[in-house]
Amino acid sequence: MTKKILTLRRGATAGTRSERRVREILHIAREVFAEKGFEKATTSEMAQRLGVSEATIFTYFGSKRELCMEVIKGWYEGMNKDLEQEVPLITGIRAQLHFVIRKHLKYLLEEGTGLCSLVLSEGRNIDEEFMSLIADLKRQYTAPFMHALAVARDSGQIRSDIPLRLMRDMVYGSMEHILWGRIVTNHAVDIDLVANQLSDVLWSALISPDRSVERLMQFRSEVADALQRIKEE
Amino acid sequence: MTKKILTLRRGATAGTRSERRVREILHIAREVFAEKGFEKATTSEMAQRLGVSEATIFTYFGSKRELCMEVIKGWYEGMNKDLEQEVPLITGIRAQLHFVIRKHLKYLLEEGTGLCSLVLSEGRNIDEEFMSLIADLKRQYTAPFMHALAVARDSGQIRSDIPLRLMRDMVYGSMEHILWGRIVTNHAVDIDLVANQLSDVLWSALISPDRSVERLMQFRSEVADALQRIKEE
Amino acid sequence: MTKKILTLRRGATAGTRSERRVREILHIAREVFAEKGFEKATTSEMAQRLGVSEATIFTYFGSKRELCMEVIKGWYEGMNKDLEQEVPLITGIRAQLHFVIRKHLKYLLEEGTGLCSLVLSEGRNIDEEFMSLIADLKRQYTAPFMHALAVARDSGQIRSDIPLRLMRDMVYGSMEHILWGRIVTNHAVDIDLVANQLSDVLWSALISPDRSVERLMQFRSEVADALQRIKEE
Amino acid sequence: MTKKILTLRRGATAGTRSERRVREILHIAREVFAEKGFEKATTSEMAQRLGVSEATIFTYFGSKRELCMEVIKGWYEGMNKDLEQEVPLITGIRAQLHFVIRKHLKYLLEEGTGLCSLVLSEGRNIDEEFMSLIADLKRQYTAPFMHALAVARDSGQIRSDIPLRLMRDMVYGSMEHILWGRIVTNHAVDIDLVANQLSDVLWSALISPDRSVERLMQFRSEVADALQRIKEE
DNA sequence: AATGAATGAGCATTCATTCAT
DNA sequence: CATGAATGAATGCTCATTCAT
Repeated sequence: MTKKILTLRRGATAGTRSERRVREILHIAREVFAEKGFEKATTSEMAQRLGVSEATIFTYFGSKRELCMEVIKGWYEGMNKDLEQEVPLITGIRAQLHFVIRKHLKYLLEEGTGLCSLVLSEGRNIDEEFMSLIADLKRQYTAPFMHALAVARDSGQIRSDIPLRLMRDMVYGSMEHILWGRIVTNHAVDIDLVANQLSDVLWSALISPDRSVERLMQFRSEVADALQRIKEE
Repeated sequence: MTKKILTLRRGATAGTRSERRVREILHIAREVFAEKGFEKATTSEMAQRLGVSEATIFTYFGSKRELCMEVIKGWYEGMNKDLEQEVPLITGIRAQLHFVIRKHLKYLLEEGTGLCSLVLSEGRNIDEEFMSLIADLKRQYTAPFMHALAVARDSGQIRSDIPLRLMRDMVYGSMEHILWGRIVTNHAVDIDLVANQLSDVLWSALISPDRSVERLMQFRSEVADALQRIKEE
Repeated sequence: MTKKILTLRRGATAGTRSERRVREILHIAREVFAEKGFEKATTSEMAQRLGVSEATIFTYFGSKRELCMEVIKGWYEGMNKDLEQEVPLITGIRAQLHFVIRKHLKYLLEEGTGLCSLVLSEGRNIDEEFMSLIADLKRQYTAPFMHALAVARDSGQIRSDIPLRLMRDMVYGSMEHILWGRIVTNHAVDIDLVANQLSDVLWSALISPDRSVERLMQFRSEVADALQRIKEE
Repeated sequence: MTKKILTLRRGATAGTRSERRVREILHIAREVFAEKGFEKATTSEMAQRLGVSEATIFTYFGSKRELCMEVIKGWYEGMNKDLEQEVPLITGIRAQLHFVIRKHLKYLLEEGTGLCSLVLSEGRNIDEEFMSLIADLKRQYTAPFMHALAVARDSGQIRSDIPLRLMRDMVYGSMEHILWGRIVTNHAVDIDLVANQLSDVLWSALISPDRSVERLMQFRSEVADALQRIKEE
C-alpha cells in the first residue's frame, strides 16, 4: 500500500521519512487504542500526542479502522517473531507449555489490557473483516504452540482423546480470564508464580491419562494381586 | 410511588403498564447492547425497535449507562437463579463441574456472546462503578461453583496446592475462549460434546495429584524396593 | 380566569379546594423560579416539591409562562398592598423617601435575588406581553412614591428641574445595583445602615438646590455685603 | 500554536483566516446572546447566521459557556479601553462624572441592553466562575471612575461620609434603571439630555454637604444669632 | 380533579474525514 | 508532504405539554 523507498538505514529510526512517520503513528496509535479502546480512542488525541495535525494521520492511513488493524497486526507480529523462533528451540512439551504461558502472560501485562480487550471483544463491534483479521493473527500466534502440541500428541506424550484446539483454548482462555480478574480488581500479578501454577495444573490436564494415573492404577492392582499370590503361597 | 396493582399474571405481559414497559425496554436494550456493544448501541435504535419515542426510554431509565447496568444485572440474575438452586442438589464435584460447564456454555451461546463481551471487556470503557458492578455479579455467579470446589478441596477430592481462583479461571476462561473461537469462525458448537470433553480434561487438572500420580509413583518405587529386597533374600 | 367559588373561609387555608391548590402551586413556583430563574426552573421540580404530578400544574395554569406571570403578579401585589397603605400615612417627603428605600431593600433581600432578576432582565427573554406586564406592575409599585414626589415637588420641597421619573430611577436603580453587587460578592447587607446612607445621599440630590445650597450661598454673600457695610460705617 | 502571520490591517477583516473567524463568531455570538439571553441563545442559530456549520463554532470555542464569557470579556474590554485612557485626561470630578455617565449610557444603548442583562442577572444561572469573571470585569470597568472619586474625596471635593461603593452604585444603578424603563416602554432616550440631568442630580448628591448646605446652615444660624445680639444692643 | 404515560422538538457537543493550499 | 479549516451526521438527554382514563 504505502510506497516503501528504502534508503540508507540510520540507526533505529531508519527508513524513508515516510516510513518513520508510519512507525511513529503506529506507536502512538497503539498507546491510545490500548488506553481507551477502539471507540473512545480519537484520532485527534493521537495527532496531539504526536504533535502533528489530524490530517497527517489520514495521509498515511485511510481510516481509523485501518489504522487500528495495522496496530493489532503489528502487535501480533512482534509477539509472533519471538515465539516462532524460541518455541522450537525448547525441548519437551512440558517446558514448551511453561514457556508459552510465561511469555503470553508477560505480553498481555506489558500492554496493559488495552490491546487485549480490543482483540478479545471489541473487534466484533467494528467489522467482519476486522474480526477475521484478528482470528487469522490469533491462529498464527498460537501456531508454534499448536505444532508443539501435535508433535507431543503423536509421540504419545499427551493425551489424544481431546482435540488440540480444546487444549489450546484451555491454555489461552485460562490466562485471559486470570488477567481480567486481576486487572478488574487491581491486583498485581506475579508472573512467575502464576506461570508455574498454571503450567503445572494444565500439564496435569494434558498428559495422557493412560500414561500416568490409569497405568499406575493398573500397576497397583497388579502388584496387589501379586502380593496376594505370594501370601497365599 | 408507583402503584403496584397486582393482576392475574398472564405470561410475560403481567403487571402494571409501567412494569410491562420496563420489561419491554430491558428486553430490547439487551438485544441492542448484545448486538452492538455499549458504545455503538444507541437509544434511538432501541426506541425505534420498540416503536416508542426516545424520551419514553428516558422516562424509565435515567441514562444509557443505567439502562445497560440494569440489562447486565438482569442477565446475571437469570443465570444465578438456576445455578444457586441446582448446583447444591448435585452430588459429587465431578458431576457439579460437568453441570456448571454445560450450563455456562448454554447461557453464553443463547445470548450471542454480545452481553458476554460487554461484560468481559467493555466495562472498562464506561465507568469504575460499572466495572465493580460487573465484578460483583460475576463473583456472585461463580459463587456456587466456588463453594463446591472448596468443599471438594477440604475433603481431599481435588488438589489443594493450587488456589481455587485459578481453578475457576481455568474453567470459565476455557469456555470463553472456546466460544470466541467458534463464533469468529462461525463454527457451530456441539454443547454436549464440548461439555463432556472439557469437563473431562479439566477434571484431570483438578484431581489431587498427590492422591493419584505422585502417590502411586511413590508406591511404585516402594514396590520396586521391596522386589529388590525379595530378590536379594 | 379560574372560577372562584367562595366558600366558608377556614383559617389561612380558606377557599375552595381548587383555590388552595392554586395557592400552593404559586407558592412553590415562586420558590423555584426565584432559585433557578425562568429557564432553569422546571415544572417537574415544582410538581415534585408539591408531591403532585406535573399534569396537575397544567390543570391550573395554562403554561409555564403563565404560571410565572402569576407568580410575579402575586409578588408585586404583596408589596403594593403594604406600600399603598403605609406611604400616605407618613408625613414629609424626607421620611417617605427613607421608608420606601428601607421597605424596598427588605423586600428584595427577603426573596433572595431570584424574583428580582426575573423581573430585572429575564422577562425580556420570554415575551413582549411578559415585559409589559412587568412594566405595569413596576409602575403600580412605584406609584405611591411617585405620588409623594409629585406632592413634594408642587410644594417646592424638592427640585423641579428634573423629571420625577429620573428621580425614581435614581432611587430604585441605586438599590438594585447595591443589592446585585453585595449578592455577587456574597457580602451581607445591613439594611438599616444602607437605608440611612442611601436616603441621606439621595435626599441631597432631590432637595431644591435653589432652596438650599444656592439660596444659602446667595444669603452668605448678602450677609458678607451687610457686614462690609457695617464695618464701613 | 496558531501561526500569527501579520498582514496589513485592512479594516475589520485583518489577520489570519482563523483570527477573522474568531472575530466573526464573537460578533454574531454577541448579537445572539444580546437578543436572546444565554439560555435561549443557540449555537445553531449563530452558525446559521454565520453561514457555517455548528461544528465550526466549536472548533474555535470549547463550549457555549466559554464563547459567552469571551463575548462579555470583549464587550467590557472595548468599553474599558476608552475609559481608562480618557477619564484621567479630564480635569475635575464634576466633568469626569458627566463624561462617565454619558459614555455609559451610550454603550448600553448601542448594545440593545442585551449584554447588559446578561451581565446583570443571567450570570447567576450559569456558573460560579462566570459570575466572578463578570464581577472582575465590572470592577475593572468602574475602576477609573472609582479612582477619580477617591481623588475627589481626598481633596475634599465630595463628601466623605458615604462609602465610594455606594456612590458608584448610585451612578451606575440609576443609569441601568433608566434604560430599562425606557426600553420596556419603547421610549427613545435623548442621551445628552439624560446625561446632563443625571450628572446634575448626582452631583448634588456627591458634593460635600459640610462644604455646602450644612456649613451654610450653621453659618446662617450664627448670623441670625449675631443679628439678634446686635438688635439687643 | 388528578395523573400516569408518552412524546415532539430541541440542544450542546463530538469526531472521523475531506480538501484546498 | 503537511496541515488548517471546515463539516455532516450523530448522540444522549431534557422538558413543557397533551390526553385518555
